[in-house]
Amino acid sequence: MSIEHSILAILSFWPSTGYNIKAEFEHKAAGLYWGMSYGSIYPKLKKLEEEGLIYPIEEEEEGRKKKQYELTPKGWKEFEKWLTLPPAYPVVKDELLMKMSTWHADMDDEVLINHLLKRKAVTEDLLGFVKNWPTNGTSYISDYGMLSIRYGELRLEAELKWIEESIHILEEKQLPNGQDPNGNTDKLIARRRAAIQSEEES
Amino acid sequence: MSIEHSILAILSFWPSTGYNIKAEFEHKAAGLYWGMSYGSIYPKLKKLEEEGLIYPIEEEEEGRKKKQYELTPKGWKEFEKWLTLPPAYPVVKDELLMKMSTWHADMDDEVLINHLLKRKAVTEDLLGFVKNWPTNGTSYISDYGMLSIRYGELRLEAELKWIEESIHILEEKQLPNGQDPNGNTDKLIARRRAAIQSEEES
DNA sequence: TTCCGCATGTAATCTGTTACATGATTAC
DNA sequence: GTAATCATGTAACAGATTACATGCGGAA
Repeated sequence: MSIEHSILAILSFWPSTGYNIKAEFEHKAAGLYWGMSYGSIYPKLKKLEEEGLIYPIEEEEEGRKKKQYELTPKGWKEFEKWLTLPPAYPVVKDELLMKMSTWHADMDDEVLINHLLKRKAVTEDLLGFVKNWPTNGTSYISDYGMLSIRYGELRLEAELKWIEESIHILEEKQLPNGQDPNGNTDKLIARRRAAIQSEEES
Repeated sequence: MSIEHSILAILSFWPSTGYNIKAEFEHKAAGLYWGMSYGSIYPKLKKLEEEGLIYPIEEEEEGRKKKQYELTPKGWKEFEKWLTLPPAYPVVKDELLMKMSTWHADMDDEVLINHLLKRKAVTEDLLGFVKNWPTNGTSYISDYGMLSIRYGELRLEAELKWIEESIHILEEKQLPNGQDPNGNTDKLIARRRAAIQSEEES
């Protein structure tokens, strides 16, 4: 339901083509908290036009054929209605955290450290982008957009801090003590070893 | 591809039923960075059994019929292979950030503040959970799991800080200045008003 | 006796991506 | 001249959710 509205939101900035909308999520600030592919965009543009929320602006052929879309009055209304609707709490799907939570003593910590280093590289890139973007002199950020950018900054800094902290802990082999009233960690290792052994015997 | 592996990961802790796996994501720490529904879980359990990665433990009928699954040697291997594979950088879809970025001067700031207050309430709940969980005396967290929990703590604290900062800025009407070399903010408001007016005239 | 939590499962549906097809224009 | 970027679009598929159907056991 929200892809449509995100498209309307992008079009509220300025009339855009499908290609352009994709670029907005690929190379620009919007990509920090949303994304979509061509396979979604073009069919949705068609649908939004059919519903009378957007209309194509016929270009006076500057060479390339392209179809820019603009919001209709109905489109503006729908966009703003969406803005006032309470947003859903973001759904997180974080494979690294999932893996880390189920890591165990028979695994090699070096591998986990490597996962963290990869994550660190991307996070640093994004943080650089977020810090540079608002003052690069060319891109558009509204006053409200600055608050979103600030969110990215705080979140990425927190993440970076955690990554560095975690790598240090793993390297020094000074993991904090968990909570294990039923001795599950030991049971896990025992179950695993029993399984591996039963296989080797067969 | 990852739902299967998340199920294997949960089963690595201890043998579980489908209902149990769901509960793990619903009421426990794993829910902070992953989630899934029954409609995914049961068919996947069937599939994993067919592939020989898990097997059912027949319960000595303690009244209720239930089917607990345990990892096979092959299942342990697959799980650990997955652990060593570099995790994808998490995809973020944050409706609040999307809305905030495209908020504009003709909207009511109070509505945006309300969105932030709702977000704050949930974030505070989660933070309370994250802080309480590792010392509640009953739940299981491995030493590695503590690192994940720490991530949640840092991330949620950063988010809370940002929410409070943003509410304050909006209440005092002291938004920072964005970057707008082409006067897009004015153009946006003009396009919008023209659209609304053209409709009223018709 | 009624409701809630435990427990399993499927069918219909939705939502979105990947991969492909096609072609023009621009920069090197 | 050739690689990259601009540009539109579709078909097949993947992935997951919602809603439903079913039923037991324990608590109030």
